[in-house]
Amino acid sequence: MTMLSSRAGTKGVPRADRERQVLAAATEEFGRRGFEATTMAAIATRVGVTKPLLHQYFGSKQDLYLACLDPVGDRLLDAIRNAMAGHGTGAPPTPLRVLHALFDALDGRREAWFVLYDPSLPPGSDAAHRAAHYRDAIDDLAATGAAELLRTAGSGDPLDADALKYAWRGLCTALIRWWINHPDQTPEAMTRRCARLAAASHAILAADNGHT
Amino acid sequence: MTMLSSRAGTKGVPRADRERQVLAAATEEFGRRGFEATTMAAIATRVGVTKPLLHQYFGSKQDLYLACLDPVGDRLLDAIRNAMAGHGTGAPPTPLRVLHALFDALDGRREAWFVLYDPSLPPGSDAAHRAAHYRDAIDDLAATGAAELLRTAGSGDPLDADALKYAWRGLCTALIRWWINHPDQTPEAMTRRCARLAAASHAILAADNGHT
DNA sequence: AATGAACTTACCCAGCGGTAAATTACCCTA
DNA sequence: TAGGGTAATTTACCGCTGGGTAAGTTCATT
Repeated sequence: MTMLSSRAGTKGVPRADRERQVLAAATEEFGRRGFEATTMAAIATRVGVTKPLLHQYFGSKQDLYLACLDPVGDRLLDAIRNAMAGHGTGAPPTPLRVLHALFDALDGRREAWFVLYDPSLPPGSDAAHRAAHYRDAIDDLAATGAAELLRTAGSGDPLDADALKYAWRGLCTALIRWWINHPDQTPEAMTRRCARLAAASHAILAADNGHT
Repeated sequence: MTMLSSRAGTKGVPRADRERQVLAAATEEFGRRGFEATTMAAIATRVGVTKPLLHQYFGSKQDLYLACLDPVGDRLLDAIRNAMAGHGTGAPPTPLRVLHALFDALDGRREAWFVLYDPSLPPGSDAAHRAAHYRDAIDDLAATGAAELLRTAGSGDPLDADALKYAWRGLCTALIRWWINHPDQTPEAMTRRCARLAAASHAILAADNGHT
């Protein structure tokens, strides 16, 4: 007598495909709303599937997050490393090259940036540690850039370098957030825009301040 | 038989005092962890009190958030307005004056900035609208600054101005976050540091990029 | 003693992470 | 061509946490 409308059973989608769908949806959701605010059911709904399937395929919510984190972290790290390595004469300055690399790496998955920089990860968790690991690796690259920049400017204060690192990261984050709100912009258009903004800022910063 | 250890009853703290304590604790907690991750019980515990008291004094969680938001928003808005108004010759450039004003306004309540810029507010809620209202007011000020800056640089693209607004906000946020991690730094020290960083960045940005 | 202000205990309810068990579809073999 | 195994998926549930409330308990004042 249990013949009625049980929509259970396979839908013919092989596991590998489903996993790709889930990973894409989860990455976007985690990036948009953050780990804590993201619910398993929401991800499942996006894919047209129910909660238990996610758990069966990926384990816990944290496991799913980690599965999203690794590709994103590796991709970004690679992009930045390459951008900082290739500095030929006549090429744009390093910060702009890094921005271009970021926009390229994030094209089609712009929210992925915020998977890495998610403040809502449970403190002390595996997820938080792994995310911090990736962030630290990126920060190390930024730190060499910052130190180099400050050395040429004659400031030896290590705190200055640290603050500059933070500021740079904040800049990138803000630009990416703006990009998410303007979906039609290509990575190249973004890079050119950043170059214009840098040039414009250059003008105002030329005015010196009057106190030590 | 209900004689045992009932720690209920007044502790002699008048309502106005308690409300101030709660507001201070809530502002810090909301700023640190964000609206969603903050729990009523946590705030109550910080004050040495229990959950129902907060509800009795402030109503819902959102109401308490709003009670925190208003003073913070007003204070910041005032600070920025004043900083942008007073530009005498020989004074530091506007961005630096704004930063100094922010550091001053946030001294002793540095996390308050993140009460305004909390991404975890329930979308569509009163709280989200009011916070957006304050952010928009601040953004309007930033927009005039950005437009002025870009006009002198010869770029008429309105999207550039919008992006610059975002970038500036991101910079401020990043610097404040760094400041929170370095509690010993005074507002003046922060301002000087920002001036140094600006000067250093100025150096690298002087290098022009090779493509249109 | 009585009134009211300050405060707590004990509870309800919804939402979410997670699991067990059942259900359906597909494919391979005899 | 029936039937059995297995992969894909659901329904129904548990337990905890967190917002919110009702009702009671203590203290101070008049």
